[in-house]
Formats: sequence, C-alpha cells, structure tokens
Amino acid sequence: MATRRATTQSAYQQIRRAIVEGRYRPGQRLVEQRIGEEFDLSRTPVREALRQLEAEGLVHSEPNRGAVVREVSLDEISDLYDLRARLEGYAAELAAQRIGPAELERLDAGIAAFEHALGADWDDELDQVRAIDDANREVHGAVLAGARHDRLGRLLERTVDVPLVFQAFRQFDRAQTERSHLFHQLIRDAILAGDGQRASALMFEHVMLGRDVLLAHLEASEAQVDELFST
Amino acid sequence: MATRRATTQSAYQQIRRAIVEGRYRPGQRLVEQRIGEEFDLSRTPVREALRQLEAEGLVHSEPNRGAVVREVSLDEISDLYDLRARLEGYAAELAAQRIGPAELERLDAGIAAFEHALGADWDDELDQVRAIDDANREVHGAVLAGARHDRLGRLLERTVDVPLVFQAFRQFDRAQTERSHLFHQLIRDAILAGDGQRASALMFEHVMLGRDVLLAHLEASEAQVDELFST
DNA sequence: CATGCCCGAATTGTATACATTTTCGCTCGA
DNA sequence: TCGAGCGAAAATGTATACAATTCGGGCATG
Repeated sequence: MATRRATTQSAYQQIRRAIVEGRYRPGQRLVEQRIGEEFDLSRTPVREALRQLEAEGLVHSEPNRGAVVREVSLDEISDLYDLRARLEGYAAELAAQRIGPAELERLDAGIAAFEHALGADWDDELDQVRAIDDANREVHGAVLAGARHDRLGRLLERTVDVPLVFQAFRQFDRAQTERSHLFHQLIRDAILAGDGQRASALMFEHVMLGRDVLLAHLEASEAQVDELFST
Repeated sequence: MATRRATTQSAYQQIRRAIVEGRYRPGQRLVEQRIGEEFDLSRTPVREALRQLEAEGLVHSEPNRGAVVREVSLDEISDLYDLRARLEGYAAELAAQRIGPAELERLDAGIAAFEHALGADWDDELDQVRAIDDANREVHGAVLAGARHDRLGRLLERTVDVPLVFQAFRQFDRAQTERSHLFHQLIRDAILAGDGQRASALMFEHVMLGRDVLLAHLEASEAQVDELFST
C-alpha cells in the first residue's frame, strides 16, 4: 500500500480503525477540524483521508455538508455479502491457476496465525478479535494476491471490505470461528491442487456462511444495524 | 453523482475526459501545477480530482512522486473484461428481479439513443463515437440502476469503467456496433421477462464479445496498449 | 574518461488563511 | 402558538504559503 507521507496515512488508518471497530458510529458526522485536533493534524490530510474512505464506501459525503459514517441496512448487508462471495469465489478460482510459492507461503502463514489467535489465552477479548480479524485478512489477502488480478484485488481490499467483517467476528462463537478455520484449510487444499471449481465453490460458501451468521444475529435481536456497534 | 463545488468537479471531469479519450497518454506525468494552470485552478481541486481518479484506477501515483496516467497491459485488459463480464452479468441477473418502470424507461431511452447515434449522419467521427459511447453508458447504467445494488453500481461505474470502452468503440466497425445494439435489445427483453439466467448470460456474452474485438485489434497490430491512443 | 557526490530546481506534502455555504436559534408578525 | 425570515456561528471549499522530498546536472576526484 502506497504509504503517503506519514500524516495523511496516519489519519487514514486511525479514522478507518475507529469506523471499523465501531467507535465512530454509523450516521456520526466527521468534522474535519475536530478530527484534526483529535490527531493533532491540520485539516488537509484529514480531508484527504476522508476522501479515500469515501471512495471505499465507508464514509458518505455530500457537497457542502461534510462526511458521515455510512449507514448500512440489512438488505444492503445481504447484497454486499452476495457480491463479496462472488468476487472472492472468482479470486479463488484464479488463484488455483495462478498462485505462486510466495503467496502459498503467505496463505499458510495466515492460516497458522488464525489457529494461533484462536488457541492463545487472551487477556482482552477485543485483542483476540483483532488478532483473528488480522489473520483472516491475511488469509483472504493471500488468495487475492495469488489471483494476480490487480483490479479485483483492489476492489475487494479497498471497496467491499467493510466494517462488517470485523463486527462479524465479534458475533462469532468458538464453533463458528473454528468452522471458518476449517474452510480456510479446505480452500488452501483446493488451490494447491489447482482445482478452481472447488476453490471457488468453497470460498463462495465460506463467505455466505459468514453472511448467514451475521444476518441471523442482526435479525434475532431485531436490531438496527448500529445495534452491532453498541456492544 | 455528488457534484462537489464546481472547481473540483470540473477538474475531475476534464482530466477524466482527457484520459479516457487518450489526449493524456498512458505513462504521462500529471503535474498538479501544470494542470491547474491549464484549467485556471489552484492545485487544491486538481489534487483532489487526481486522488479520485487514483481511486478509480485511471491514475497511478506514488508517495512523493506524483501521478501518472495508468498503463494497462494486454493481460490486464483481458482480466478486466472478464471481471466486468461477471459483474455486469450479475447486475443483469439482479435487474431482472428488481427493475422498476423508471429504470426500464431509462433503458429503452438508452437503446433508442444508441440507435439514433448509429443512424445519424455525422460531420465529425469523434462526435459519433462520443454519442455512441454515451448511449452505451446509458444502457449499461440503466441495467445497473435496475439492479438496485448500490455498491455494485459504484464498482462498475467508478472503478472498472476504464478508458477501454471508449477506445473500443473507435475500433468497432459498423457490424460490430450493430451487434452490440442487438444484444442490448435482447438483454432488455430478458430483463423485462424477469429471466435472470438469460439476462446474465447475454450480458456476459455481450461484454466478452467486446473484449474479443478489442483484443483482436490490439494483437493484430502487435500494438503496445498506447498504440490505441495514437489514432 | 568514468564515477560518485553535492547542490539546486521542480514537485509533492502540509499548514494556514480566506471565501462560500449551511445550520440553527431567534425575533417578529400573523 | 406557530412559522417565516434573518443573522451569526460553524463547517466545508479553495487559494496560497511554506516544508520536505525527489531528480538531474555539474564538478571534483580517482
């Protein structure tokens, strides 16, 4: 990732994390000046970071009225996961044909990290969720890299990758997380075997299972979306 | 589309058009100051426009080294069309289930405009290409709107929609353009009939046919990509 | 003559000042 | 009491000034 000069990049990462982890809630206004003071920056880099986040769809902004954290409805979540399932399925299919040793190694490392995060004894549960989320990102990132399709990779990393994944892991119980781990391994094996069909189908299913869990939680609690963030 | 205040938006549109139509060639540096003078703006809106274009993938930029028009290899073009075919196929599938009367009307209007652009007698061939490109955009945009999937729409409109489509129409002969027109109508009928399967397959094929024509031209002339732009 | 270093011009990154627009409370009048 | 209109405060949009970085050319040196 093109690390711009430190300030813009730091603004970007901090704002992003705050949104993804739910500290900035959906609908909340993001005032440039205020955020700048919070991170001790001028408005310029904050502004640029907000524009980046807008391009990624995490933030919505209107002409002279500034940026707000984007709100997502249940239907949109459902649609979004459908889309992710297709795109990542396609990525897995390509990876089965194109992956190289470096990306395979990264994939295995991600899987190992996931297992480690799952097993270790954590003081702070939020830290565990972060570790699992990071490892998960690494696994999916490795598949994307293996697909060797620049544009697809950027779409998935920077546009479809919403806060939802992180929030989803909060909702996952242990069994569900272990099931994710299993799917990661199956996907790895299919890719290693060069079987694009199976890799694609497994990835599709893997994402859709995540969708089901998340939606079930949301519907069961009759929650508005931002209910998710109130934990 | 969120029209920001005039200057940024105008910088964005002018730079974009210059890239899409090939006046700014792949690999060319885009110096903020110079462009600002060209359009009589300060660097600020130019800078913002460039960042937007970077997010869309039309421009590539590195940390302290500025922006250049992105270069695209033959393989990437092929991959890109594959991706577009899948995404637009999916959009057509959704549209068959979700489209409403307003979008259908827009679709028909786009098809009519395409036919008109194809038939009229043009002084300037470039104007005809522009008219055809606009009508084509309208048709595909209507399908996207009918899919009622915000994120998908934005991906296709703002991220995968590269200069290639415009360049492709330059390469099309009359028969190929008429074939596109035919497919537009078939897709419309399938959507109207609510047949997602067929709509999806037709759209997939439609995009892939465009890919084939473009790639055939490129390979036949043993061209580098920017050969396209030298006309 | 080749090579490496240093300096300066060009360009990007960041901060700040100014202009324009929006927001929101308040007064005034029906 | 309620609503329209006004105006000040706040926030965004744009311009400009300043800092840091990159890149290339010239000069010294081996």
